[in-house]
Amino acid sequence: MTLLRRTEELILLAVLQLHENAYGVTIRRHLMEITGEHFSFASVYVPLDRLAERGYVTAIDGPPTKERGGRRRRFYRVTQAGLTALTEMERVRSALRQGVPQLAFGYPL
Amino acid sequence: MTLLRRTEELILLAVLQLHENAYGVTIRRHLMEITGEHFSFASVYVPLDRLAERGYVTAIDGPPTKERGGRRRRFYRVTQAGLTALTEMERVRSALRQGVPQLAFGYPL
DNA sequence: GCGTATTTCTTCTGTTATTCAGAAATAATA
DNA sequence: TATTATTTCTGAATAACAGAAGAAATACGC
Repeated sequence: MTLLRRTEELILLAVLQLHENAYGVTIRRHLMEITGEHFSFASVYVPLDRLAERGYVTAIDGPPTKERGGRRRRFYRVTQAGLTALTEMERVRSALRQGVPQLAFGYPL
Repeated sequence: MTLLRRTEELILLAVLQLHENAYGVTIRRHLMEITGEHFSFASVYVPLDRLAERGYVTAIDGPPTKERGGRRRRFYRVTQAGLTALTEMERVRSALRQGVPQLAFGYPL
């Protein structure tokens, strides 16, 4: 069970936050809005596939949308294993912050 | 100012925590102990160089050690820019955690 | 109603950057 | 000259990047 990479972690968090509305396009847009950085399509879809392969997310193809354009959306949900992986990352960072005054105050939770 | 990658972030945290004793070998060992995963030499030294180039750490070559063997150690310190980069990563993760009940409790700080 | 335009979303192609594994080189003391 | 601690190097695998192309649905003109 290898540590999550940065992109994988951010994608998991985005999927959780987007709740019922987490699919490739919204995940990518959400990450760009929150980070202020550009994400290519591949930088989202490739890690998503990897997360699905590893069982950190499940993917279900939704029905066609009512709106104009509309290829089917593939919706994602974070699994228990995905949550565990997120927690493990926090555990590691938390351990590395112990006893470091520079990170004690004014450091957002 | 691009987001830190996972390894870069962990290295910055390790350098802070190791305080006066942060050089390649100790940083690598510390990361292995805390994460429980293997880190190759290159996986520590290469990102360290990159962090130095970007001004997130400064490097100073120490004096020869008193012990038997001993090539000089190159000691690292985190700069203000490095701290800012760490804070930015926390800001992003914090923003992505807002309103996500799965991450509200039982989630280590 | 049929064909075509339009829209949304995902997949693919090629390139670059990062990480990995560990051997080799370097620089010090014994 | 042997030994030890540290860093550097080499070659390979993995991940990320940029954006064009493709696929799948609805809407529009006639």
